[in-house]
Parts: sequence; C-alpha cells; structure tokens
Amino acid sequence: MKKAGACDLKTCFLCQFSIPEWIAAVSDHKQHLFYKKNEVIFQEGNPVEGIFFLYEGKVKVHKQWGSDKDLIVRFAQKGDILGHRGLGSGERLYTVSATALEDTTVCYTDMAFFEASLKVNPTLTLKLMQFYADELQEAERKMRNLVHMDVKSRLADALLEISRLHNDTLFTISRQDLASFAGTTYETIYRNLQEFIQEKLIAVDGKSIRILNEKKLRKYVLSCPGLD
Amino acid sequence: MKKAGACDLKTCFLCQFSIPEWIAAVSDHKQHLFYKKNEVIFQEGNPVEGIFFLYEGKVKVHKQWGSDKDLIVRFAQKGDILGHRGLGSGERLYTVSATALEDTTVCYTDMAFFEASLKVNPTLTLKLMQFYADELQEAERKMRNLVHMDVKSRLADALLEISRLHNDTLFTISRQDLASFAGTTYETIYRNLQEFIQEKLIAVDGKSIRILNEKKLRKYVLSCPGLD
DNA sequence: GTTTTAATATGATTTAGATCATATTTTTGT
DNA sequence: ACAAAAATATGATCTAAATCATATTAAAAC
Repeated sequence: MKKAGACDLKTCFLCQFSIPEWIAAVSDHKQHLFYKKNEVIFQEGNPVEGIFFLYEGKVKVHKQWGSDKDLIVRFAQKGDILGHRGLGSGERLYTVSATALEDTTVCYTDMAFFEASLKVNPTLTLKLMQFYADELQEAERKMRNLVHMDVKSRLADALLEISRLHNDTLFTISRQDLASFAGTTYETIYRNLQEFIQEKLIAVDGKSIRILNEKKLRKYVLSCPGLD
Repeated sequence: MKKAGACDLKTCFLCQFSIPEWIAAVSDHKQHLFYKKNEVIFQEGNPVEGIFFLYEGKVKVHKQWGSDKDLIVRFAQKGDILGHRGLGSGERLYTVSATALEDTTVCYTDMAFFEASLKVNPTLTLKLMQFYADELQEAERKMRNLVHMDVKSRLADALLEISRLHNDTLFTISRQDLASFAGTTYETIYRNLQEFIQEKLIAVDGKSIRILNEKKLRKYVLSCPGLD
C-alpha cells in the first residue's frame, strides 16, 4: 500500500451524501491509498480501523476457511464501500477480507471520523442503510442458491453477475476465484466451463471469458421453480 | 390475522429510538396485529406494504424454492424487526416470507410512515443501520458455513443458535424447520440428530430438543480451521 | 370423532460433486 | 532471465448427502 494524495471530494459515497459544510472536515480526514494487484486491503479477524471507498480497480471481498479455502461474498468496484461491516454492534473485527484483483485506488477514513459523519449527516446514514438492505437481500439470495441450485446454475449466475459488474460480456477472472464465488471447487468449475463452451454459451481464452448467449445462461439460473 | 388494539409505545424498535415529540405520530400510525400459529405474515414476491415489530411469539423468516423446498434465513423473536429488507433500492417486493411459529403479536406500521420516521429520527436510522450490519455479517457467516462445513457441523451450529435465541437449552422445533435452517433435507437431519443423541450431546422428546453438552456441540462447529 | 393431511421414522439406492493424483502452463519474485 | 510458486488441465476414485420408497404416528380439519 502506498499513500496517494488527497481525493477529489465529490466522487465517493461519503462526499456525495454529506452536507456541504461537512466537506471541509472530510477533506482533513480522507486520503487516497493505492494497492497493487493481489495486495490485501484488510484481513478478516483484524481490528477494524477504517472504512474504504473504491475509486479505481476491482476488489474481492471474501471469507477465508483454513489456509486454502475461500468464499467470495462480493466483488466491489468503483463507487463501492469496503469495511462497512465493521459498523455492527459486535466486536470490532473485520468479518471479511478484501483483496485487490487489479491495481486499485481507494479513499480511506478512520472509523471514528466516519461515525461522526454519520451523526452529522442523516442522508448519509439513510443511504448507507439502503445500501445494506440491498446487500442483505443479495446475500440471502445467494444463500438460497447455495442450498437449492446445482453448481452449473450457480456458475451461470456467477458469470452473469460478474458480467453485469464489468458492464461487459467480456471479462477476466481466475477459475479459482470463480470457484470461490460460486461456492465450489476449481475442478468442478473447470468441468462446467467446458460444458458451457461446448454448448456455445461462452467462449474462453486464457483467463478471459466472453458471454455469447446471455439468454440461455439466464435460463440455467431460472430453470428451477424459484422466483427471481 | 386479527387487529389487536394499540401498542404500549415504548417496547418496539421504532418507539425506542424515536424522539419524544414523534411518539404521538407513531401512536396514530401503529397498530397491533395478531397472527396465529402457522399463519403467514407476509409472502415473498408480494408488494411491500409495511414493517413489523415482533411483540410476542416466534417467527421464521424464509425464502421459498418451488413448492416444497425452503430455506430459513433467520428466526425472529420479541423485539425483532420484520420486513425491513423492503427498504432497499430495488423493486418494492418482499424478498423473504415470514411465518408465525407460534401465536404471535406484532406491531405494524405502513412503509410510508416508517420512512418518514427515519427522516425525522437520525438515531432510529443509525440503529437500524447497525442492525443491518449485524444481519449482513451473520448472513455471510452462514453462507460460508453452507459452502465449507458438513451437515453435522451446520446442524450443531443451528441447534446452538436456536438455543441462544430461546435463551434456554430446551426448545421446540420441527425436524423440517431444522432442515430448512441448516440447509439440508429432513432425512439427513433425522440421521444426524440420531448421532447426536447417541453421543449424548442432546436429548429429544417429540418435537422438543434439549442440549446436554453445549461444549462438545460447539466443538463440532469449530472443528474446522475457520475462525469465529 | 373420524377423515385428511402433515410430520416422523428408517432402510435402500443413486449421484453430484469433492478429493486425489499428476502433468503442463503461466505468473511472479529476485 | 531463471527459479519458484501459482494456476490450469484432466482423468480416476470416493463419499456425503440427496432421493426414493414405504410405514407409522401425530395433528388439523370437517
């Protein structure tokens, strides 16, 4: 991690929903930080120190299991918040890790200042609350998928989600991360990707994946009597 | 559902964190509702109409899958909020169902009034936000458990969680609900309960379960290199 | 109070997907 | 540029847990 100067005071969640009078204070407390690819931004189990707003780059938010297993709960990108789970009422430890998937710039403020900001800016609190509501819904949807959908459908869902995130049918991701995101193993992902390739729903070249037939892919997700 | 008069204006989340001047307005908008055992309080997919505060009884919050499968994402009890997922930015549809597990009294207000309350009472918003943060952490923890723990460990976790909720080592729950909560099938729960009985970690009499050896049960949950 | 319906009990069978094993290719650190 | 580490490829094997099948019992409904 390297410090990377001040921020523009208008892009991030904190600046966007703070009252104009508060921006000066924000300016004093915020700083840009730079993380290079694969660098850990914060680690599950460590004390919560601050909150991060993603400016540039992509980050995976994941829970680790032992030394070699992992579950990616979310991918974050420009505009997203990281470290907000630390605001709960429990122990102040990060319950997830965040790792940069590419070179990443974040805007950072310590938790004390962020909490002061919440007190001063009701709109900020309200927006953050809505953000949580959305994340919770998504987490519960994924929980249900893990229990009731087979791996192929979950992989289809994961591919569509990642594509949506990149706002592009072409994107790059490691099989390992794909496995951790779909809640399965590398080998199973490998095999199911092969099947999707055969069925001409996707095309793969190295680490990059292109979605060729979104409609059919979506059918896999919906093929079950569930709603969505 | 039956209407059941006015509320005491101090027990629920909404009253507790609203400024005194707002309580009169709350009084005009809140009402007690009564649901009997197995009655549906709200249903996944239906438009969000309001928010509920549990006064008495126990409720399961669940996502359905087809007509016969189910995942219980949470049990709610006295003091808990229901229907808050409706505050997200997406479509205003309930993303979960809520069903009374016993005769239940809730305090209800329509969403428009609750949202007005949030605007007027920053503390309320802040507390709700914290509540969400906790729920999100728990949801993600369960996600990880579903992916990385075997059924027996998840059952142990479920039993401990339900016991904690009841604040008692003795509680009553159907095998089916236990299965839906642990993310597995009735048969698998049945078998694993047998094993726990054999190991003298629990005792079962009809639908009631007593935890005999919390420590060993907890070991099952922690037996893996994960943290918690 | 009897008919339906739902929950429980339990063995037998099947299968999706994890694990293991090993070779090859790609990345990354120095 | 080269060694070490990580990611990928792919077949073979194993197993936890789902599914199926069928009694039995308990709870609701009429």
